[in-house]
Amino acid sequence: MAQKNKLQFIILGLLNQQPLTGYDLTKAFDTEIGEFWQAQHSQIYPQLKRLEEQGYITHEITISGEKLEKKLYHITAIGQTLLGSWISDGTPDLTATKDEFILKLYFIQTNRDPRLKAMVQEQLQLHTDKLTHLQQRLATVFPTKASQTANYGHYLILQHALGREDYYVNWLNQTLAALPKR
Amino acid sequence: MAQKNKLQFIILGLLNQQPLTGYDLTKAFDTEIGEFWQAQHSQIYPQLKRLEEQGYITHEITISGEKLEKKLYHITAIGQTLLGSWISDGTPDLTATKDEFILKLYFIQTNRDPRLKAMVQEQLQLHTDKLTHLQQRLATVFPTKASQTANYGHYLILQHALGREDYYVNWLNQTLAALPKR
DNA sequence: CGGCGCATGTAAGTAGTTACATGATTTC
DNA sequence: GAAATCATGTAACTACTTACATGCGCCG
Repeated sequence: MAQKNKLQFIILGLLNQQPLTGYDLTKAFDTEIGEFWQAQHSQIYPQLKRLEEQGYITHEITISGEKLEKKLYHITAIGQTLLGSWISDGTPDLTATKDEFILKLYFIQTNRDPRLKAMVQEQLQLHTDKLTHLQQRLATVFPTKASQTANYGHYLILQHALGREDYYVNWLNQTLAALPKR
Repeated sequence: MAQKNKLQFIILGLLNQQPLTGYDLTKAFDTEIGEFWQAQHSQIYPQLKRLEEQGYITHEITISGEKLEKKLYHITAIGQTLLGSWISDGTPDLTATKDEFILKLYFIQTNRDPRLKAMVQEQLQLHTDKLTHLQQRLATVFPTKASQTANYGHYLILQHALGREDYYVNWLNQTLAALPKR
């Protein structure tokens, strides 16, 4: 068995909230879910086909305008069962963070390496931008206490991502400050 | 062009420190570098072949015992150039963290979901264990101030991983504490 | 001399990215 | 009527995982 196919569960999870087209799902990966998972439409459409063959989803065709056909996918009862068991099953495998910057750092031998400062500064800029972006998203998507409990999981992970980014920025600042002056 | 092949740079980086066999490299992914990158020998051997064809590394054959041949790989001058330019080049793409637990959380609707508590507790256990492991590794590999500056990049990333794990554990504890009592 | 670790490879399959391809609808 | 966006698919390729396959060396 190769790596567990997580994309199928994401699709089931999204369809469990409301029926969507392949295009809608693709967009979801650009916005909402894009913070922590990516997929292109070329991966989504074949996956939808497979899920339907296996009976986890069905589709109905709706017509937009004159003749543009849209496939609106729905989750089935056994699809909901599969989704439920994935969520309930343990998650014993911790993710390896494949961070290219961290990888490069590993090969830096001394704190006098002339490349270090610029490298850290670049990452500081990038992660500060991301932090700002996440702060704005949290404020936009969950403006009130009530909205937080309404979609609790989504709130949790956004807030988690924000905290993680905050740590990263702080660490970069500390690392930069600790570099030798000349 | 598909995703940038980072494995080749890791191999070059390791060979830049000392000549190694494919087997040695494989082991490095189980220990040292395994905190933040994984690769199996089935991926490493073909990559070594390609790097040699392209002239970035060479190998010499050494005999162990009676007739067991070992290929000891060395980095070449152009291999060092390639490694250097990879490190110097910008790293503008932030890694998406594909964390399966976080993914599952996204689909939890309310903070009264009966599965939440057990899910968070399982992760708390796993991440606490990893934190402990990282603390031990940092203490083992870098026991003195002097040892930290000797292999600065390695020290930085271990210390970064430790801080990240520490944040994760704290966040899980807070999340657990914030769950409704009944 | 048996078992574990050293040592190197290939094969088959899944996951994921980039590119190719087509056409309809809406908006300006 | 042009451009952006909606909408769906396939093809080709790279990355990565799991399994298959083989043989030597060392230690007890």
